[in-house]
Amino acid sequence: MMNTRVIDLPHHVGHQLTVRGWVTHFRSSGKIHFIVVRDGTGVVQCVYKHDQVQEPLATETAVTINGEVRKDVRSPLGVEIAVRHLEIIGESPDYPITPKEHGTDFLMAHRHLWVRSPRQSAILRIRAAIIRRARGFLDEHGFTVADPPIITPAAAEGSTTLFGIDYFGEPAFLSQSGQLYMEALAMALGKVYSFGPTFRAEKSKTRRHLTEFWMLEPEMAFVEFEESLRWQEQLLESIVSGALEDCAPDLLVLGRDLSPLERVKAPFPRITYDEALARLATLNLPVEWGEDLGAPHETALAEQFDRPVFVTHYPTALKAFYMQPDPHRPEVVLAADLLAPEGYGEIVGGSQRIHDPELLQQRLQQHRLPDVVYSWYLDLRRYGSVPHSGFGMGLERVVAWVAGLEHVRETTPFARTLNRVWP
RNA sequence: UCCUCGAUAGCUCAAUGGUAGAGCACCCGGCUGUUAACCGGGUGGUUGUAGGUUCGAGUCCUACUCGAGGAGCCA
Repeated sequence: MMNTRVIDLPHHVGHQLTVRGWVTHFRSSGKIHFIVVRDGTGVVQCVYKHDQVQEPLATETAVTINGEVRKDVRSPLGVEIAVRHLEIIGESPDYPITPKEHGTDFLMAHRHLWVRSPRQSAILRIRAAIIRRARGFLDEHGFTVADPPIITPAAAEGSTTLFGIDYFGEPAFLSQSGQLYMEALAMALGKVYSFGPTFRAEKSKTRRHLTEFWMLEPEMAFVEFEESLRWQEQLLESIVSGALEDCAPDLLVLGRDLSPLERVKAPFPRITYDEALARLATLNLPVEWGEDLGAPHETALAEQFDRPVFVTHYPTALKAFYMQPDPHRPEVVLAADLLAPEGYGEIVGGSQRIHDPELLQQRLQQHRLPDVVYSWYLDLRRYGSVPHSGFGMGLERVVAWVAGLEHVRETTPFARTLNRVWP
């Protein structure tokens, strides 16, 4: 006898078949019992009459159920199963997560079980769809996936705090960005991207931060700043429309308002840092030229637009050493942050990279970064250097935005935050 | 690192300085169409830790621990 996925049951009305899964609810009114079973694809109610079940089935009991699929207008799925035979595969006494409310700490401590809930499963499917669409878009547009090392000898930008490890007695670090390596790979393969975990040891405690998160980092040879922005907005448009196509039921489970997502079409608006300051001044959030924008500023700016907005041409002094100064205005760089609507903040950061060897060396010195460590990086400018650009997209922030979540910790199966490395 | 808030039953939360309670979970019983099913009964407590004030502290004070939200920094 074949096992059938719950999601496919509506195609099998009138048939006798078997589903395997876990009991999410058990209700009984004496002689008739209702067993709600989840199998990872969907949820179906199974009706069991008379005294075929002697005792209640505990939440999350693993079962095999054989019976007839019947049409029923009372079922959200449209069908239910009239049980002929039920077998308990694994018992589940005292399942800790109840249908009532739980606090964040309790749920995160039981994350290994929490992922079974409909809401968490929906989020993980949306994450999967976003990954699939992002990779699909890049694969179809001539990018080659080429992943940089995770164990690295030094910081990419020298700014953020790294997790140190003992590499056979030598100090090494977990990567906080693969970008410098991606530049090397772009000179080999043209358009490349990496997709993998990234680590930041900063003591950030907000709904937008994880210490371990996944980043998509495309890097493109012969691509200048403007073209890079076009790649970014097309990628995001593709991701969001893909999620709407692939995950409509999951977004419904989450209660996501779809109208802001349906508006995510390229081109995205662009404002310069200077224009951002002018807008912020009218909002009573004044920022001195040369100061960085804080989270409240980003939220206020993003609220003025109905789709993601690029903020470009930041002061050179605020940004990383490798970013290309604007040739017409060297006090600003050809860099952009992409701010998501609805207060989700920066989801992409990118720039054109310096390709001139002298300028790069000079910038390294200004940032007091040792030439020795960056010698291989300088080689990229020594041998056939070309203009090139790239960007990094924070997967969890994009998932949180698309799914409409309060916190990024729900966007990854086992979130690593400042105060949690378990389970 | 800084600011704010919090910690009481397995979970979510109540409790004027005066006998620690409810809902859910769990156990027992009832119910032939339930949908976070419902109805009746029951089990369950070193009130985060250590000190202090008081006749008396879950409640007030001090320190610490842990957690949450935010800032900074970043994706």
